[in-house]
Amino acid sequence: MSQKATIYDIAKELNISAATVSRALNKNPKISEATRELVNATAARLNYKQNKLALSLKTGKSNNIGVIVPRIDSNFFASIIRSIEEELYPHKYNVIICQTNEDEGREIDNVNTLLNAQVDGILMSISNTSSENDRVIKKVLEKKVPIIFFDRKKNIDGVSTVTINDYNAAYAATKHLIDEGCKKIAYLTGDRSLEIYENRYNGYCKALKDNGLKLNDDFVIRTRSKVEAGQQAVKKLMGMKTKPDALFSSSDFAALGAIQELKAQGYKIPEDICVVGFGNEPFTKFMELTISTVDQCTTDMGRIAAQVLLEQIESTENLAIEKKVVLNPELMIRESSSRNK
Amino acid sequence: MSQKATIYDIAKELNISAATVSRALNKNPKISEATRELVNATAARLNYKQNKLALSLKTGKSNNIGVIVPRIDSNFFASIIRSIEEELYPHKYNVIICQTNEDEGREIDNVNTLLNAQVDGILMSISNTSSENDRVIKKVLEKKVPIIFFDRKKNIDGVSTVTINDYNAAYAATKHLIDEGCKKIAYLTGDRSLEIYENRYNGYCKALKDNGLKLNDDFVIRTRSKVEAGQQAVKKLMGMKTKPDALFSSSDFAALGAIQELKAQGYKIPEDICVVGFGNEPFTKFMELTISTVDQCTTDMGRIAAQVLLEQIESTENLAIEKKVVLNPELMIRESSSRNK
DNA sequence: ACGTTTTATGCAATCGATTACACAAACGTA
DNA sequence: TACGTTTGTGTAATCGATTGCATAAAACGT
Repeated sequence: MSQKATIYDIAKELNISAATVSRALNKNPKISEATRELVNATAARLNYKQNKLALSLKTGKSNNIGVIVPRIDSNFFASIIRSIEEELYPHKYNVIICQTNEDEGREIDNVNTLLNAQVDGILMSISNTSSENDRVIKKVLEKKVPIIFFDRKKNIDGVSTVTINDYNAAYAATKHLIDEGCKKIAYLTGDRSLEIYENRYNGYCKALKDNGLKLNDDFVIRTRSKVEAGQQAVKKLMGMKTKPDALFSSSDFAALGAIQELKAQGYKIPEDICVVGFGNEPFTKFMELTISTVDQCTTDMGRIAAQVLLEQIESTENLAIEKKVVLNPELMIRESSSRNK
Repeated sequence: MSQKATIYDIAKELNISAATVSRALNKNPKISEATRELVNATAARLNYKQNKLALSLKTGKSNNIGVIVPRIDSNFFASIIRSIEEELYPHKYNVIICQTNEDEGREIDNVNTLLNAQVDGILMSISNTSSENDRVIKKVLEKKVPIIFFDRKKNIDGVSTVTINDYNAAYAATKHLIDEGCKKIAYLTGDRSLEIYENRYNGYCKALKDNGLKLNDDFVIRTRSKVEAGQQAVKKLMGMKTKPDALFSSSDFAALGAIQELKAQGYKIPEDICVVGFGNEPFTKFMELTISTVDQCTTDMGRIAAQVLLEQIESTENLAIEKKVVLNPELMIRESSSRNK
């Protein structure tokens, strides 16, 4: 009996027009009190729910926001998405989630799907830097669909971004290690074609330079964000004739693997070697030996990215374009790098 | 110039009708090769994207699936959502995420929002057991929108569920502790008005009984899924005159807190007291003292829940209703409960 | 009692795409 | 030459809700 009632069903039931029903439901003051009540009662009785698809088609506004991330089962992205959703909920926007698995084809596919779905805006953390990708993003902009990059960005005209200051964070972490007395600081880096990793690398280099230490290329190792990769890196580093006395990893997972391997080899942390990770993954503070790391302000990042997007959606003028928000990440100094205490 | 082209724009451009454009784009064989090519070329030139809202309105199928969870920034839900999305992606369904924060009002609100958005189905993990909630779920079913519960379910006619066998898992964990020689096994439980916790409790009780141990109510402590809550629980337990020699926690976080507090008090794990958690949170295997726990098969759960939903959406008949899938969780025996080795 | 304003409602177009039905043109065939 | 087919397009209705414009009825003023 129930099964998707429309305003026409209500209208028929009451022998009035659909227009009147629509107005009554929208509390249009031109509708009499009596009619409004009748309509409301009938709507409730028929289990009527407004069809947002029809509304969206009419108004050109879907009230859906697309979010594209490499994957959602990582604490970093999950907590950003959480705060995006929390921020958008009171504004009646829904969040459509897409994962790219770091695959370029899928990233482009996701953008197109979201465009087809008529989302009112897109929040994304890019996973590759191809120029094909740029073209697609530009098509989004041509359609006047606002798009915001968070964390993993890329410079494209008209695209606002919300990121953390990776350079400062890496600088601070490196400086902290130097302050602890370390002189031979190795660095585990991610893919430097992504801005975040390039910036962290530069911060690391600058801190060395500012403190009279010289960069040793052998100490910079490209490492995936995996426990095993951290173990591998340590095997390599500790097999060198000059061994590092500190390790700064651009991934908490690699830092963990590094710590495990260092312990296995009999090194004491932080006495023999200090370790600092990046990301403030939950496990870093749960370990018996708590791991120093950089907090990436995920809550703020999600919230602010959502706010910037909303501003952009709501501003009919193009005044709000290209906002670049840079958050200041916090260095969390914990046991793995605290010698003096 | 660009800005959302429609089939009418293409039609006007080529001096043909919109119907022909639609057919050409859909590769309808009745359209001549020449026309099809013209249409495709023009579509590309105008940056045309099909408006799925219009399509959905016409066909009554939005190709959106709603997912309702307490929160997404927990490894458990994040990895289930990941696998839901992975499963639905090839079928061209989009995933709309809603969080309830365990709030009943918000849960109901989310269901209504999804219904308004005309989702083709709903996957949810309920966070409360009120009867108001039941009413709303029944309204969903009246509208013939399939709904599936995963993990945190509730028995409602017509609702399929995908869960793990919490009873067996708790039984196995308790039995394992007994096999390790433990006789006084404390249990940290979640809110037993939720089926999962009730089932775990029952499994724990039955294992005790089957092995000639009797249930000590003082050893069953209601504990939130937080590190601090685990610490509190241990303070209470170890302050009793009869102290437990094992701890089974229905939360990994509480188990972690318990371990921290036990160590602080000078107890040795697993020698003095064995600990088993629940959930297989990533940190449990990262710790120096790895924590035994129960793996909840998140990947399977998400995948299967999505599959069951798809079946239900695709079957026009109501034959597929009420499928109850129960997965068998795996006990991960690690250091925190391994005395013999 | 009659013109004027107000109030409440209906009519019909619109958003963008699909599709049943109709039909003209081109072709083949008797 | 006339008629049946096939091929390719067009016309118009439809999905559900909104809204400018028109209008009937009621209320008001003098």
